[in-house]
Amino acid sequence: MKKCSAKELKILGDFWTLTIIQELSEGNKRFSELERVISGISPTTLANRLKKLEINNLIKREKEKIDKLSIIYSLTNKGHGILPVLSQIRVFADKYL
Amino acid sequence: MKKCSAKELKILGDFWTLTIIQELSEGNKRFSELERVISGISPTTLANRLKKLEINNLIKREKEKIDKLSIIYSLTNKGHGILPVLSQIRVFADKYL
DNA sequence: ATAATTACTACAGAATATATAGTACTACAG
DNA sequence: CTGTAGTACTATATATTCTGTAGTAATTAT
Repeated sequence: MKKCSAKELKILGDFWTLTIIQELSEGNKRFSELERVISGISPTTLANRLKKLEINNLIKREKEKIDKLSIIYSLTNKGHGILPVLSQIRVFADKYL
Repeated sequence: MKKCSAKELKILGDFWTLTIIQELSEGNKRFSELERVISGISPTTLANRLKKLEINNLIKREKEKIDKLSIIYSLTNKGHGILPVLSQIRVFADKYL
């Protein structure tokens, strides 16, 4: 098997990051929704992770036009590309955990 | 898609862990070999990760009988189960990075 | 006997993560 | 308007984790 580089592995090397991607795969969400749905995450951590995900172009951050306050987060194409990785983790988990 | 639990995601939520598994998938190795082959890892970190991997039953730690000093690390069946996850990361990386 | 190698561990400082509290803004009720 | 509640965060201090460096104890090689 061809090896994954450090840079490649580092994208996934974070628990919250995977959790956020997983949640957004079920539908776009606002900051507060993510806060509610991801139990145990602090606003600081959530904000930091969202920032990194945006920088890496895995998620998109957009203001809703109707409501001046709401900002919705959604997966980019690249972000969707992570989903097969998550389903392989599932396969692993079902078999061994 | 069925979601991965926190416990499941945490197994992979670490860069060095994935790197070690990747190296061991190419053949069993000793501590010093891993140290050489994984550039940038400190002995402290390597020892800690190996310990965690052993506790989680992803790798096996065995004394070689011929040589009283050498200890070889190898993947368990469960450890091999991670490899499809790594190849999905590769697929992602090839496409988007 | 001496040097090198093995598999680590101890310790301290650096980097990172997190909780708590708070800010600035909007929305809506009375 | 005035007050209460909700939004999307940020500031700060602390807690936790990571990492580098040095060193140990036990082989093995010369």
